[in-house]
Amino acid sequence: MVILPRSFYKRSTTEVARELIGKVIVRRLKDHKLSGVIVETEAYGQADDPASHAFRGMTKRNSVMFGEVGTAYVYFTYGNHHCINITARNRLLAGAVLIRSIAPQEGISEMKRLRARDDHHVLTTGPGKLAQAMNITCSQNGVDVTEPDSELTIEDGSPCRMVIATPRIGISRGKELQWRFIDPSSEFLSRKTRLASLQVK
DNA sequence: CTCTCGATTACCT
DNA sequence: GGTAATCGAGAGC
Repeated sequence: MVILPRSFYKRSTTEVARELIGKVIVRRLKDHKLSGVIVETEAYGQADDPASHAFRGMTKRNSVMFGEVGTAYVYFTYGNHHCINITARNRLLAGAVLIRSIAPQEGISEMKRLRARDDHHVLTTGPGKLAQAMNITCSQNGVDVTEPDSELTIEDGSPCRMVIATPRIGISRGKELQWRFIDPSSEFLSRKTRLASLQVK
């Protein structure tokens, strides 16, 4: 497979979030290779986006969002969970795309062990779940996902037939923005989605 | 320094 | 459908 080049991430976060649907996230561990097809993402901006960690400027936690694009931004939340983003932007100072759900591909038995769950469908269907299934923690914050030898990369996949935009999940501000992107045919979305209410693009 | 609350999940009714 | 768990970031004093 081909690793997506840095130029892929030099666009608006909404474009990158849409384009990441159907791409493959690959995690290389000492004894295992884990991978999955991205089926759900969310775009986060900066001054244009009150839901973004970067909205109020740079802090210790979000500094990666202000650095080179194509970098993993991992943060810890709700006292239990890690979430992984890939930094992206064009005109703004900061930006990132949250990977919300993947369809597991390689290393499923190891993912089951890491998650302590046997059910295929609950392994990676949520940002906290997929981070746990791929053993992603703050140790991966700042990792370059465009480097072939990286412990974490994003690779090309088969083109997705359809991508739909919806409101983002779990936020209190910026709810009106349709910055969540899904492959509506996937069985591995973090939530059941009512297609009738969606904006198709 | 203290306090609030979160880009969530799992388990309950 | 509702909510407890859990703890660090960051905002406010």
